[in-house]
Amino acid sequence: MDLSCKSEYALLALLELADRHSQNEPLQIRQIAAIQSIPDRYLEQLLATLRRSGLVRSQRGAKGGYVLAREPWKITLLEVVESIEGTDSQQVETHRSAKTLEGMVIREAWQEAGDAADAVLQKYTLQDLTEKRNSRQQLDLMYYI
Amino acid sequence: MDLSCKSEYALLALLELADRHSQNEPLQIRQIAAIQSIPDRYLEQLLATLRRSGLVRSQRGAKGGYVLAREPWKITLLEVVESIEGTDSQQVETHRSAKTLEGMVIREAWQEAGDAADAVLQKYTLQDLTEKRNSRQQLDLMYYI
DNA sequence: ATTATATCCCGGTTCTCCACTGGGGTTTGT
DNA sequence: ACAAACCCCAGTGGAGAACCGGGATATAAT
Repeated sequence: MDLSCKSEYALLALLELADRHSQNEPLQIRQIAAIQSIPDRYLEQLLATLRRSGLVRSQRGAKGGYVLAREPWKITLLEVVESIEGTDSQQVETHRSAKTLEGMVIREAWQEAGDAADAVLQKYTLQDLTEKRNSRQQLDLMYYI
Repeated sequence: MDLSCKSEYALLALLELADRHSQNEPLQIRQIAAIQSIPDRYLEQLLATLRRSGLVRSQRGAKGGYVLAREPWKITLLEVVESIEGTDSQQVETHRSAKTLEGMVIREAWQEAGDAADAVLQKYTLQDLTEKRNSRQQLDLMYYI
């Protein structure tokens, strides 16, 4: 299971949006990029993809930016990665051995493995990650004292 | 979960070796490549990798070829894919956000997803695949009659 | 209205990896 | 000796990832 740079950037940005979701004033690309040290022109493309997938909404013009389109607990990690990584709905015939019996049993095993991974990514939401981060930050403070 | 061409080729070759594992005369690259329609010079590299991982043994010279190093039910799909795909020993700092709290929780989720996928690939052996293929071939014959 | 501020859209660039090819060299059975 | 196989190293073409840049467009504030 590979975590690509794209997906990580997108998730970091979405976590930032999730943090500020209660006050609903938009957050700009530049700010997110600065906070998370992401190249801003690259992040722009990722946010555009997320917008087309309906995960974020954008406000153009001055004082514009991005906000989550849904509540942080209603956005799963699977949705994010499928939006970003492009869930090529047609994976027909990328391999030539799709029709042989051997190819089919192999592909079925991989399908099952992929489904198992997807199940994990589907059970976690943006909210879950922010909560986990917050509780860990709390722990760091305790050790600091 | 992505099934690369490399892993698929390697598995097809290993399934072929598993088929002929009872009679223990080696099978040549050319034969495997011809049966499964794999570019032979490419398959050569993959088999070399599998040999270095200890999954197959090779016999050089005339009448040489490859045989499974272990019984087909003692080789899991996970071993194969880890051998082929390169168990990249250094994944240290491929991402710069490895030390931030957000980066850590994200990476942990991905770790869990990867583990889930690995568990599936580990429970299947070469034997399992050949048996599944054989039973399905049996089924095809029944429908043919 | 004008301007500053943001997103939007299109393209190019560099880099790495995958799939594949080629040229030899080495081992082994006949 | 000789042919049949594996062995090793090196290169190529295409695709995608990770960027960067130049404008066009929409919007809030003046």
